[in-house]
Amino acid sequence: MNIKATDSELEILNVLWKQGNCTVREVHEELAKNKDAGYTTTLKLMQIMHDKGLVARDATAKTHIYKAIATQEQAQQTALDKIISTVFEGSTADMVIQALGHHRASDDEIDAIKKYLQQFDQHKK
Amino acid sequence: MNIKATDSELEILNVLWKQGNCTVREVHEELAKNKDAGYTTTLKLMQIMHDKGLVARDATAKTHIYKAIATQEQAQQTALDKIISTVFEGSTADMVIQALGHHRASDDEIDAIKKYLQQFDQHKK
DNA sequence: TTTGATTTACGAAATTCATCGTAGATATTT
DNA sequence: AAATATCTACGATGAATTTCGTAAATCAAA
Repeated sequence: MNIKATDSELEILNVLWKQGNCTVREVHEELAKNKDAGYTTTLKLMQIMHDKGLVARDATAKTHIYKAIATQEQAQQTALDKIISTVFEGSTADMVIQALGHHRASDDEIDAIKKYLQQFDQHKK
Repeated sequence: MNIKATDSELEILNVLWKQGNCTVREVHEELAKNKDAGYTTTLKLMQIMHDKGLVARDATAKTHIYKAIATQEQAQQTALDKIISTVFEGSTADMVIQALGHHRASDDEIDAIKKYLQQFDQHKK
């Protein structure tokens, strides 16, 4: 039950994660803010996503209501798994260090990460 | 001068990064360990990569010698940029925490990351 | 030098993805 | 009820990707 969404499908999933249940039109309006595509394009993509099992829909009413099946966290995990294995030779640590080195995180973010790392200390012997 | 390699192209780049200069046959032999594809498939991919500017080649001899143009680090950066913006809403910190939470890093790796983070302290005021 | 092996170049087929037009069904408005 | 708007379904197209077969060139071996 893996998540293999294309880039366009991910854009749609992002809307669904943020807004919860949505009609095609709602998703389309949201996408239209940053993108220029026809309504039927969005519709078709969402129908394909339904076929693939990426979204669920309530089709009782004329206007169908869609929602994402996978959580954003699951998709994040899938994306991380992929790049760690394809460009980081399987090393999470390399990836993290590379990320912190080039995407300058704010002090607050760095503190958050440090705090997060401290929790591992307690499991050390 | 961005790196937009497909998954298959990335497999080839990985061989070139690891082994340096390579003939098509060398790359193909390496790929054949984990994959099952014809020699001409690898050749065609590498020719396309040359057209795209992903690899350089020395064609003076009959057997051409290929090398990656972008470094592995650049490709890592590109991959990170992409998933941070598409599935992590632009937050590097979220990505790092997600990665550390699910891909259990070893104690050594965690220490390496902590040490890496300490360097930021010195720039704090 | 003839044969056989290796390599490149080229083209074609199969697949996936993104895009959109049109038709038909359903709802809304006048 | 008739006209208008909205929505789904479906098919078609073009681009990109992956795959491989075949032909031609080059090299090595007999």
